[in-house]
Order: sequence, then C-alpha cells, then structure tokens
Amino acid sequence: MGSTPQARRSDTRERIQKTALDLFVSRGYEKTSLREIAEELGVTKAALYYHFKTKEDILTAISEDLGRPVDELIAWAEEQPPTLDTRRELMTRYSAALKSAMPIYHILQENQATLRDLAVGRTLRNRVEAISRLMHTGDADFDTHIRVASALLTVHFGAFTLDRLGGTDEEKRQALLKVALETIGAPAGQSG
Amino acid sequence: MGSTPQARRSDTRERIQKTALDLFVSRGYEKTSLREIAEELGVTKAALYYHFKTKEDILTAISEDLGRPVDELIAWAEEQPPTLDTRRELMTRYSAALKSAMPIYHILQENQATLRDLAVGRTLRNRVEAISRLMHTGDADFDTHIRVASALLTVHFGAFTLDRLGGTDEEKRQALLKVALETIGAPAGQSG
Amino acid sequence: MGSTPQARRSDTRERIQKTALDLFVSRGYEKTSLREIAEELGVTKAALYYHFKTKEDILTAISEDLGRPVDELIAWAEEQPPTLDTRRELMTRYSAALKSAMPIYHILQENQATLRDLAVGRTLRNRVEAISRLMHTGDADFDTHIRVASALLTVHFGAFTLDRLGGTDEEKRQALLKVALETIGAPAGQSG
Amino acid sequence: MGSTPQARRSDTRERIQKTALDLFVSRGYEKTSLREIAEELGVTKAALYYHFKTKEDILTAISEDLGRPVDELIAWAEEQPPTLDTRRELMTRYSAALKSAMPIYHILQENQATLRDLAVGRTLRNRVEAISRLMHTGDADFDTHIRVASALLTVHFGAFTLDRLGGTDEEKRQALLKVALETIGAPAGQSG
DNA sequence: GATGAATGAGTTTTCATTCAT
DNA sequence: GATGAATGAAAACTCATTCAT
Repeated sequence: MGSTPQARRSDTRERIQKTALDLFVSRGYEKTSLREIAEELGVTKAALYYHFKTKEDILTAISEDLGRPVDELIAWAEEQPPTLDTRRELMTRYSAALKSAMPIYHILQENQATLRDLAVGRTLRNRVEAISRLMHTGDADFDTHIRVASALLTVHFGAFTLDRLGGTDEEKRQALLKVALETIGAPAGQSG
Repeated sequence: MGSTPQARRSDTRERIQKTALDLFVSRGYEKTSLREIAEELGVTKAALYYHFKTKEDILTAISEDLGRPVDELIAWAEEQPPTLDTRRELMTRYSAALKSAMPIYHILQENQATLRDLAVGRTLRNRVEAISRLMHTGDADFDTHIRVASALLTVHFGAFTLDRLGGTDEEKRQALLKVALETIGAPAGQSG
Repeated sequence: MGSTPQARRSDTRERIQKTALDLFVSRGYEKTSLREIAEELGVTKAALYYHFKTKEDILTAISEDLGRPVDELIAWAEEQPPTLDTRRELMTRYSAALKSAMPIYHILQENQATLRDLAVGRTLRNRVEAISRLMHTGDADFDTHIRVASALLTVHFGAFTLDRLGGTDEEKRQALLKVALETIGAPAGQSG
Repeated sequence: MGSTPQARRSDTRERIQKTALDLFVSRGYEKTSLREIAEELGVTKAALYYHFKTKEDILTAISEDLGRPVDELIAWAEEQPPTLDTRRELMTRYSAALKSAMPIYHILQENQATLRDLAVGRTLRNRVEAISRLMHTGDADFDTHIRVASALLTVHFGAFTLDRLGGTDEEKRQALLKVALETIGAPAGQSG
C-alpha cells in the first residue's frame, strides 16, 4: 500500500556508521554518546542496538570498512621481498591508502587512552604495527629503525599538523611522502 | 614498615599530582576518576578538592610544573634571530626539554579528544604550537614547512613508537634528534 | 492489594509530577532530592531522567499544568478595559484560579531564594507580576498601588496564615476575597 | 611594636554576622555556603567555627540581635488589655519595629522551606505567630480574624512587593500601615 | 525494523563539620 | 584567635545497555 518514505532494504546501518564516524572524529569516541548519534539520526538509541550489539561494534564496523585498503596493502606487502625498494613502494602505497583511511587513524590517534581497553583498539593498533613491522623487515639495524619510524610518523600524522599551511591536501601528502622517502634512504642503484 | 604515615604541613598536594600523573599516563585523563586517585592515595575524594578546585586543575598544575622547561625554551627562542642555526639549536634544546616534559605530551597526545574542551588542553596545544611557529619562522617556503613538520613529529612522537626497539631512551632520543636535524637541513657553512 | 503494579504506555511521567509536587510542597524544592522522589515512586533516579531532562524540568512541567488557569486569566485580563470594575472582576477570578494553582504559589513563596537562579522561578514570578501589573493598570495613583498590593497579598497568602482558624478553605477564601475587594474600593455606582 | 591592623578586642564575630546577613539576604540561607562567608571576610572556614558552633548559630545570633525590638514589643503587648485600640497601637509599633528587623523577615520568608527543619526557624516563626496571636486576642470573631490576617500581611510583606513603586521606603511603610489600620477597623469612638 | 521505558553503575562536585596545631 | 587538612554524606546528572512490545 503505497511506497515507504524509508529507503528500501534499510540503509540505516550505513547511516549509523556514517553519523557515528563524523561524531567520533569531531567530538571523540568516548565523548560521543549513543544518545547523540541517535538524535542526530532521528532514531532512538534502541534502534542502534538493533543494528549493532554495542557501541564498540559501531567503531569496529567503521574500522573494517575504512581500513580495508590498508589490510589489502598489508597482505600484499607480506608477499614481497624485504628490500629497500619494497620499503619505498610500501611507503608510497601506504601514503595513498591513508587518503581514505585517515578518519580512523585520526580517531585512533586522538582516543588512544580510551581505545586501550577496547578490542577494536587492538585491531587498529595491529594495523599500524603491521605496517611498521613490514617496513622494518629485513634488517635489525638501529639507525634504519629510527629512520623508518620518522618516515612513518611523517606520512601518518604530517597532515594533522599542517592545517594552517597553504596548498591542497594532495600537495601536502605528496610533499610529506617525498620527505619520508628521503628519510628512509635512496632507492637501489642510486648513490646516497 | 614503620615509615611516617602522614607528613605534617602536607605534601599531599604533590602526592596528588604525582599519583594523578601516573594514572593519567597509564589509564588516560577521562578514564581516571577522582575516586581512583583518592583510593590510590588513601585519602577521600573531598581531600582532592581541598587541594584542587577541579579535576582539570590537577592536570593544569601538572602541566605547569612539567612544562616549565619548554616554556623557558619558548621565551629563549623568541629572542633569537630566525636563522637555520637557531632552528637547529631550538630543535636540539627542544628534544632535551622533552625528556622531563614527555609525560604531559603523552597525555596530550592520547587524550586529544577529551582535552579539546578543556582550558588546559588549549594551554598544552599552545605550547606545541609556539614551538612549531618558532621553528617555522624566517621563511614561508613550502618545502621547509614540510621538513620542519616532519622533524618535529620525529622528536615529538618518535619515542612513543619505539617501545619495542632495544637501546636506552637516551640513545633513541639522540638518534631521533639526529634524523630530525638532517631533515631540516645542513647547518650553515656545510655543503648540502 | 492486587492492583496493577505497572501501567503500560507509562503514566510514570504524571506520577513523577504528582509525587514531586507533594514533596516540593512538604519539604521544599531544594531539600527534595531526586533520590527521594525516585524512592517514593519505586523507580530509579535514572527513570526520572528518562522523563525529565533536569530536576528543574519537573517543576517547570508542574508549573505549566497547574498555572494554566492563571495564564488564561492573564490572557483574558489583557483584553479588558482598565476600569475599577475590571479590577474587581480580576481579583475575584484570580482568587478562584488560585484554588487549584495554590501549590505552586506555595512552592514559589517558600523557595524564593532557590528559585531566584532558576528559569522556572522567573516564569512563576512573571505570572505573579503580570496579575499585579494588570491590577494596577489605568492609573499611577500612589494610594491605589498600595491598596492593590495589600489586596493581592490578602488573596495570595491569606490562606497560608489561617491554618489554625476554623471554617472550610472555601469560606476563608471567600472572606479574604471580600476584604481584598473592600480594600481596593467600592464598585462603580456605589457610594464609598 | 606598632599597632595591629586588626581592631582590638576582635570584632570578627560581628563582622561574620554582618557578612552572613548580607549573603543570607541576597543569596538565601541554604545557597550561602560557609566558604563564601569566609572568603568574603578573608578568613578561613575554621575561623567561623571558632566563633559559632554551627552555620545555624550564625543565623540565630543575627535573629536575636535584629529581632530584639520585636521581642520587646511582644513583651509589651502581653501586658496590654485586648482592645481594638491596643490592636491598632500594636500594629503601628510593629510596623515601626519591622524597619530594622526587616532583613530577618526577608530571610524567613524566602527560605521557609529550609528553615522548617531548623530551631532558628521555629524561633523566627514564633515571633511572627506571637504578634499574630496578640493581634487576634480578645475575640474569636471570624471576620476580625480575616481582617487582622490581611492587615498583618500588608505591613509584613507589603514592602517586598513595591520595589518598582516610587517614593521612599518610609513613605511606603506609612501608606501600608494606613491601609492595614483601615482594614482592622476604626479606632474606638469613631464611626465606622 | 524499531521504540518506550527503565536500570545500575558510575561521574564530578559541594557542603557542613572536625580537630590537631 | 585562628588555620590547614581532611572527612562523610549527599547531590545532580550521564551513560551504555536491556527488553517487552
């Protein structure tokens, strides 16, 4: 009898994820209450519980969706030989993958204290650590570790610290990547 | 076993700060309740309120105590000419100042979402931004900004990401500083 | 003994208002804690917060419900010409309206210090002042102001001061109204 | 060795009473904390406890000081014959006594809910009731009771409701007294 | 696919009061 | 004549979560 005003095949689950993501980014995970999410969406808190078992579950779903490119990158990197070239390639691809995954890294970075106790926090940190581990693979050299750490911080957090700087996000990303690549060292076949 | 149970003329204020700092670092600011601090100390919640007007006030006091070296560094840097040498010197001194100030930066980093609404958060961020601003002074060159940002991230957060790496904290700090200095460029009178 | 323990579709909101009103009247607004209201009702404090956003909100709801007759009277009076007859009619109707509204005026009177800071206090005082203003309309004569003030105090608070006196509440109300009408002066067309 | 800045023979007790009175009037008894009183005075809370056993004790002392004229009036009235003339004389003297005693009546009126549980509240109400009883003495006539109640309300609270009206406090007091005297009836030897 | 009603456990904060010094 | 330090009890409020409908 007539069409429902609701979209068919309820998109509510996705709408919850989207709204939650926005709020988690702008207000923090802990400081965002389910009431806020529900109100913003025009549904009740109970509705959230129909779609997700817990608050953490919402973040888990978001993390899975947005983190997929990075997970795929990790899978790829695990197949590669541990050379400097791989490292540079991985850094480049990682920087690209971060474009879409950035919001969850933002959440991870700004809510570490809270995420410490949560399973999803473990998952998120595991991703970061996997990249880090893969980047370090192939040598236990102290200096290299330091350089890789610096490079990773650069591609990872650089964007957050450059709000006031002119230029597009993409330009900044490219520039940060360039510095990171310099830091981890010249590609094979080039003189240092 | 037979030690003075209670000092006269109260060292309680300092004990509160110390205990709070430990808990803020290990469990996060928001997740640390005043009940926990009080219990850990063997006093009542009301005792905390005798010494500090609010929970935030405790963090403010900690921030003032631990941040003093950085504040002094900022004052010093504001008197210096905006040369590359100054920048390098500032980076070196900053790295040193962070040795004692690290815990509050740790708190700032891991509780950004929470500290967003707090006056003490503003103060802490102001300190970071002051250093950043002073480091960028003297030219508006895009590439330099990127490099300085990368270098700052390195001395700032490097230590956090190197838990698993061998070597003393001091060794790591020196190594990170070296990379940071490389990143912002050679000192005057040397060939790049 | 065997009555329905819990109504569906919740009459709880009304039960809260009723219980709160009783307690606000008998123990005072400030001295009545939400815990007391909740215990008296056999629900948890959180249940109160499901139905009302704040403690003040409960009083606001009560004030709206009980004050409606007075609000309607104010609306009526604003349409009338500012004659002595109107004043007498208003006084008479006001005395009648107070029959049901009395509890909130009781609360207002006995908790003025507390209600000073509350928005609902403003609302309540506005009602009193509106009646007072309407009663004074039409002349700025000093003596009349004094008489109107006296008359209003009489219908307003008279009942509170006559607890020990015999007679029904209605008899007292009528007698107080008579004195009040005398005080503001004879009706048009009668010799003073 | 030089004169102390403190007044000799500590006037602190009086200063506490004065400050407390001001705050009790302007913010209410309950809403005024001992901390506030102490801070306003530049002493510690403990100092208040040196001079007064409890918070209530401060109000009790104030009540005794300011209420003395009324207590004396009550003593006087108890000696008088219960005639209409006495009633009019009592009303006149009461109105005069209220000039200085007003602040405690203000406190009583605005904090009834709080003062309900306090011994000092009993004392204050007793004073009001003594006047009321003395005023009603001599006949049990219903109509007279009503009139006396109205008249008392007028001299008692009239001033509170006439803030916005022009004229000095003394003018208002006189005018209110005149209306009150009219209400309780003509003096002996005059035609009603 | 969702709601209305409720809960239990927790939070920060405030207050009058006490007492050794 | 006062203070510094502390307490116990309570307050208002928030939150993630549950469940019958």
